[in-house]
Amino acid sequence: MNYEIICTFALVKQEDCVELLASHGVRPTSNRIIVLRALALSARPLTLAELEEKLLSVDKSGIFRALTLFREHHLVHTIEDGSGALRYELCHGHGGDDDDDLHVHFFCENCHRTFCLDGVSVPQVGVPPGFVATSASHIVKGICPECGQ
Amino acid sequence: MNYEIICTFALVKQEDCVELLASHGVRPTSNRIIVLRALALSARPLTLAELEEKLLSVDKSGIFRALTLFREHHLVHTIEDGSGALRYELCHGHGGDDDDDLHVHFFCENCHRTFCLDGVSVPQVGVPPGFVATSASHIVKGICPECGQ
DNA sequence: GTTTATGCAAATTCTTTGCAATACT
DNA sequence: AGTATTGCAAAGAATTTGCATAAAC
Repeated sequence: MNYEIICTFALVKQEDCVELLASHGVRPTSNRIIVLRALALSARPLTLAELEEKLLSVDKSGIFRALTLFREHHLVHTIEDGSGALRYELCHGHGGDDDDDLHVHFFCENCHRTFCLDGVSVPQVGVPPGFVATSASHIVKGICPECGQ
Repeated sequence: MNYEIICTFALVKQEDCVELLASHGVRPTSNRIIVLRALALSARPLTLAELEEKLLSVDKSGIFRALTLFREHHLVHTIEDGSGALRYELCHGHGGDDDDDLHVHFFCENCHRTFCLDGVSVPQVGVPPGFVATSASHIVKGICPECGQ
């Protein structure tokens, strides 16, 4: 089994970001490229506040509007890990335009960081008749390797 | 498979609530009994705001403090369904004092209600070496039977 | 020149706390 | 009396919006 932990994206180059934005129907403005790159370069999903701290040149509202737009265009999805703030993460886009990514997240109850476990895929569960499932999220909580020594 | 949808608790009677509180080391005050009963009588997990609306006689802060206490004593757990507000639900207490309940929640993207799917249990997923999992939550999103017609 | 995007400030929403008053033992 | 609980008011934290300016097409 592939136990890769870090979500790495090869979107270091600006032109790749531009392309990704355009291909999702988002006009690639300077702020949007900056926000997208920050997400792409991060190993972990980020909160709005964390992005704000990283991107001093872009206003909070601008970051927020970029993220909202990205979400609408299925470029980014959100995770709620219990920290109180929403976390944003690039969709790994398994081809389709599904809302949520199909991997599991791990929230460390000690250091309060959220990891994405790329190697672990979200198990499918059956829902009762009448319910129609479009996406699912699975969050495991516990202690991360660093905090466990 | 048991496809029961509604989480029903037979805690209609005040004395049962008193007993449950006491057995969890929580002094059964009037407010706490009221809050506990409201949760017990609800088919779905409730937000603080929803409880506030139901329980006009108890102040928001009182409800909040009761819920926090319940949570500390593993009487109640919380769910984040993407609605923006935390939802509180009675632990079904499978004997142990585990933090999270072991069933799946369903969030309807149309009516924004959260159901608990008692019949569906949270699948176990393996985590990479070094991670220690203590609990897990699984939320399915989509359309509920009522909204799907 | 019209539409789109941005920054600033502020409104909203949800959660949490300080403190005085009340109830319990 | 002394501790625990509650209500009221307000502080914090995070998200979201209005509006005037600036940029893009």
